[in-house]
Amino acid sequence: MHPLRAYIHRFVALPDEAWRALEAELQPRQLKRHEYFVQPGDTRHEVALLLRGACRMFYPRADGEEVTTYFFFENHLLASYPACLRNAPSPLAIQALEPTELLVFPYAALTRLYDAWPVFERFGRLLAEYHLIGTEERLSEQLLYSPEARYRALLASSKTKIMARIPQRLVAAYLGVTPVSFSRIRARVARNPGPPAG
Amino acid sequence: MHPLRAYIHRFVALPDEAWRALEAELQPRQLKRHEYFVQPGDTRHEVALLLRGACRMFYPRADGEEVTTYFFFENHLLASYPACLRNAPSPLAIQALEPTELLVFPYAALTRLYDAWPVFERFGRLLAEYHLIGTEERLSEQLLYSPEARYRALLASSKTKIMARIPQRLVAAYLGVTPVSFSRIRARVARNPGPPAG
DNA sequence: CTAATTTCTTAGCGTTTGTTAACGAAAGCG
DNA sequence: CGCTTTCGTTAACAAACGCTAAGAAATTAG
Repeated sequence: MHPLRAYIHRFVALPDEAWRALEAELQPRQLKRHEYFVQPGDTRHEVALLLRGACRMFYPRADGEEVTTYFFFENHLLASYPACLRNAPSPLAIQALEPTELLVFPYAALTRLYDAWPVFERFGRLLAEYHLIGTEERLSEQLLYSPEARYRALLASSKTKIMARIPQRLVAAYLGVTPVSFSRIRARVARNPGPPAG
Repeated sequence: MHPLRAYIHRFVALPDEAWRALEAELQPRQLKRHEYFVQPGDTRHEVALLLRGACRMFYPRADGEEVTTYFFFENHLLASYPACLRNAPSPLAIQALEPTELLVFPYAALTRLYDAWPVFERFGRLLAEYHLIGTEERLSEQLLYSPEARYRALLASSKTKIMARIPQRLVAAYLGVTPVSFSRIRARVARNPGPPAG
C-alpha cells in the first residue's frame, strides 16, 4: 500500500476514490541537511509525510535560542499544526536533521477533503485526538516529574530510538533541560541505574 | 440558546434535529465541594458542560501527591479526555472546587452522534484541534520559559481569573512549581514588577 | 585523509528550587 | 460565632540547575 494511505489506514479505511483525491495533491520534495520545511512566519501551510530521514521542530526564543520540542522520523506526518489550524503565520520551524524525503500536500487540500468526504473528516478528528492525548501526556510528565525522572522514563520507553539518531543537546531541549544539565543527569543515572524514579 | 448548544455553536451550526438528539442524552448533576466527577480508574466515561462552579483536574503521583494540571469554569466542557479517547480507565481525577452544577452525557452518546451526523464529527474534529493547540502552547511554554517567566505570562494573560478563584497552591502546580517556590516567585515579582521576562 | 566545526563532558560559581518546619492568616464547618 | 482545618508566607539548608569556560571526543566538510 502507498505509505500515506497506510498511515491513514491506521485511523480509517479510505475508499479508492477518496484516496485518489488526496493522491492527486501529492508532491515529492527533498530536503538537504539543515534545510527547512517550515520557517517561523511562514504562511504557506503544508503537510508532509516523511518517507526517509529525520526532522526536528523548534520554537525560536526571544534571546535567539532555538528550543527543540519534537522529532519526526520515517512515516511521521509533519506540519506546523498551530499555523495550519489557526491559518496564521507559523510560530515554529521544522528543519531536516538529515537528508530527508517528503511527500507534501497543501493543508487547504486536506480541508477540502474534510468538506467532501466524511471519512476524511473522521480521519482528521482521530488524528487530532491522537496528537492531543500524546501532547497532554507529555505536558503532564513535565508538570509531575523531575528532569531526571523524565530521562529515566525516556530510557525505559520505546522512544529510545530518539536517543540513537539525535544529538544529545536536542534531546536535552526535548526533556526541558539545558545540554550541560542533561550531561550531568546522564552521568548521575549511569552511576546509579536503578532508582530514584520520582 | 441552550448553553451547550451555544458552546457547540462556537465550532459548528447544529441543525435542530441534531441538537435534539444530543439534548435527549443530557442529565443534570450537582457536585458538592470536593466531590468527584471522575476518579482515577473510572471506566464509565462521561462528558459534562459546567454550568456553575469550578473544578480542577489532577493526576495522582506515586508518592501520593495530587498534581493539579487544569481548571474548569462556567461553560467549559469537561471529561477525562485520555480515558474517553482510549476507552481505558481514567489516569486522572476531576474534582469540584466549589459547589458545581453539570450537564452530563455519556461519551458513547457522542461517538454515536459522530456516526450519525457529519456535523457532529466536524464538531469533534474542531474540538480536538482546539484543545490540541492549547495543550501544545502550554507544553512549549513549559519547555521554553522559566517558572518566573511563566508566572509573569500568566499575569499578563486573560487567564488572570484563574488566580482569583483558585487556591494558590493549585496555581503553583498548574505552573509546574511547588507552593513554597511559587510564593517566593510571587514576592520576587511583586518587588520587581517589570522584567525579566525570560 | 586531514582540517575545521560541532558536540559532549567536566568544573566552578551564583541562583533557584525543593524540602522541612514554624508561624500567622484565612476560610470552612458545626 | 467560635473552633478547627487549611492555606500562604518566611526561614534555613541541601540539592539541582543555569551559565560560562575549557578541553576532549566525535562528526562534518573539503
